[in-house]
Amino acid sequence: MDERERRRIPEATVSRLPLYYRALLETAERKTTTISSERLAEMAGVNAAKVRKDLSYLGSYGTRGVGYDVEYLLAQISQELGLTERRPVIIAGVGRLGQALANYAGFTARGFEVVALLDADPALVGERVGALAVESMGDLARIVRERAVAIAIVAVPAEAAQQVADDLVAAGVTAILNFAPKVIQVPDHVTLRKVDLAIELQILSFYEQRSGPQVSEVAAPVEPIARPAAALDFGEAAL
Amino acid sequence: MDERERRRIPEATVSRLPLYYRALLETAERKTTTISSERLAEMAGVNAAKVRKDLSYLGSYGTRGVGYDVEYLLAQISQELGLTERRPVIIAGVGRLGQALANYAGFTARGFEVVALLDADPALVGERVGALAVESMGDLARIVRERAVAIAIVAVPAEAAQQVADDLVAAGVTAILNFAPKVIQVPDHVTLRKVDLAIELQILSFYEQRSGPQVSEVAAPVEPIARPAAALDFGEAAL
DNA sequence: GCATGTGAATAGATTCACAGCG
DNA sequence: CGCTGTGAATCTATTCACATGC
Repeated sequence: MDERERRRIPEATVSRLPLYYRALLETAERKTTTISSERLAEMAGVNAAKVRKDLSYLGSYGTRGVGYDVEYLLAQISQELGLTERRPVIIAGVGRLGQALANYAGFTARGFEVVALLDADPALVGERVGALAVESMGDLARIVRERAVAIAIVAVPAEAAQQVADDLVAAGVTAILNFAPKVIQVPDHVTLRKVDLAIELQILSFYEQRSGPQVSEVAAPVEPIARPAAALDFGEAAL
Repeated sequence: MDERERRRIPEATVSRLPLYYRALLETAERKTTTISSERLAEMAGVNAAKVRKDLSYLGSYGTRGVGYDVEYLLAQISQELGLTERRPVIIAGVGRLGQALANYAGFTARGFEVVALLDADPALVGERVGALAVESMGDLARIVRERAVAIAIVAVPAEAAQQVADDLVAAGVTAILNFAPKVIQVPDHVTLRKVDLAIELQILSFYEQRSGPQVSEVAAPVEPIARPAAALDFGEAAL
């Protein structure tokens, strides 16, 4: 395979690379030098064919009859994920979620470094959260520039999310991870991903309900009940 | 379409229903009674054809030339998602993330109610977090039974995740949302979803890196650098 | 012999484009 | 006439199954 023409990794594969990465880190810790697609699949919670296909997109660095070299594969994947050096990240919004994220050990362990916490609330500015002091949103542009930040986490209330995203983009951020329960728009050159905690629960709820209450009180065949008082409330308040 | 044979909603559709739900709640608040697929698509951040196809799986309750009745659609979707009544949820692991989740207003606003916080650490048991006191893991089975819990959130460290999941399943939980950065195994009758915060950042990092550093210091064509000291560390510690 | 790598087959999701109906 | 509903076309992802090469 041509060294320069192994680009264009399918989205589904990209979203699994971090899983392999994590599994490989674990494996490396145990001083195991080689791993089969089967074992890797088991650790990552997928199937072996998928692992092989996925890894083949990176350029196929396995050895037939043997498996993959753990260290080498780790290096390849870090390379792809842009984790060969520590990446500075800022967090906008220092509510409860923002604080939890600020202290989340997993980011650091995976090569990300939270280099600033920002909040619009003047009362919060100056407060310490972990090792960092909260800074003002007004200093955003300077901070992004000086600390070479490309990635930002948005953990502000839904109402503020779009404005904050606009500000981040204007400041030069090119990737946003949005935790606010709100769809936000960004220009094409900016990468956006979202995590909505309530949505995850709702999806779970769907499948849970399907599998039928285990205790089986299978009430009357679920009719489209006469419009349950639908809206619960919308104020999103505390992130 | 047959009232009984409109089952089997595609996974991709299920994962978008909560998006529509949110958009519809917003719309309902504005006292708007009707909405087009186009408008709904815009609010949910998808395209109109997708909205129509998705909604058609629920049984097609729109009116041609007009659009969808907001209240009615809301009722249909809550129905599907099992949100017609408040669903009790427990959180296992009261570290920083657990606490943030415990206080997350979005859950309540979407029909979930956190009815217990559990931790294995005796020092934490009895501590108040928001409106709840932390309870002991030892009381898990009783709590699940008495409070009719089907859904649990796992926010414990990676090392403890599998054990906690096993305990939850044994206690009768049938749906788990896992925040621990670890693949966990559950029996078939249990629904599992995962949210891995570091993984989301890694995926973002991949695409960010792709789009090329905006400031373009396009260094030497990225060679598979001589194996960067791959493993950073694995201890996952503080969730 | 054994586990990778990959074409070919299948399944699933998205998009198109227009018929159908209020 | 406008907007839904949906087959058909397309694109993407997964899985199969086996030739390939260490």
